Amino acid sequence: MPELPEVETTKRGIAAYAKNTLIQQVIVHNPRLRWPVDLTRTKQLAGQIIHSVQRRGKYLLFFCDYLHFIIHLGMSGSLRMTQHDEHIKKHDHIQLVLDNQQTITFNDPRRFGCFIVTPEPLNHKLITKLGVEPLSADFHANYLYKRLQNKKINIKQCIMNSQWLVGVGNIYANEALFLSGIHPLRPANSLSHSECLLLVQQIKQILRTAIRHGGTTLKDFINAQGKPGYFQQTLNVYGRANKPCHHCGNLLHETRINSRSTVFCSVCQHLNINQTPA
DNA sequence: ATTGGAACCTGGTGGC
DNA sequence: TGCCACCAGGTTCCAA
Repeated sequence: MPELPEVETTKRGIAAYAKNTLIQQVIVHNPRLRWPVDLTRTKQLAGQIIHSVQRRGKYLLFFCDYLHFIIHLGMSGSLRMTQHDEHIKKHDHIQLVLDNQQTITFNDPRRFGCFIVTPEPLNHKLITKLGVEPLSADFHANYLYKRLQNKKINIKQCIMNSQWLVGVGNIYANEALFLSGIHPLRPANSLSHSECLLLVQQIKQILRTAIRHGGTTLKDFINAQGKPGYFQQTLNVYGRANKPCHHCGNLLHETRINSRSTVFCSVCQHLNINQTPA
């Protein structure tokens, strides 16, 4: 489900309720996630104050007194604030009961997400290997251009590589490439510097817009208040295979890149460096 | 070192 | 209706 905008939306929603609250109780309904939840450490979160909620890539970092926790929502996870006496739903895995009558509930049907308690989140191997934040000043045309040199694989896989660039998942990779007029199968080292500049600008733009709209919603993204995002109506290519391109009217093509659905316009998105970006 | 593919799961959808 | 195959927003791990 979640790409960067959805995780950011979740972070803001949860932080508004959870910041500076005391964790009174931790309930683990089902420890089976991507990695088994460490029950002993997780229980030790009780009695600690949540000082801040931060996001790094698609990871949520909760900073408490001395033990902290990392949450990844995987493909289908969500966090929502619930009332203390509310009934749990199917696939509610973990609940953190706060001292303000609110509860943070982690739900994840496919169990690709994770919940990790650690004394040093920023030094955790999942976090240290992450690449630049797309909305930071560190992500610029020079950075991307240098990264792409000597790379023969296609550009789509590159912008989805979290060791280089975090937060761009399948939806926004499709969308950003369309907006940049770059064919997803273009060899990475064939992009010109100006194309890198355009691609960087479009990635930043689409992520900012999606955050402003509260995240995308394809099937079941819900924010911390349990409400869906409203970005899907503005998607140009994702989920629109065989429908007319919003730009030129030709039918959009679909292919698979790394077994991920890839939709593009063969007219507007160019395979050659010589063609002018749309 | 790089790259492609399988694996981890459940749920929804569409075809027969 | 029911059964079955296939697909899904992510990431890790393994083998070539």
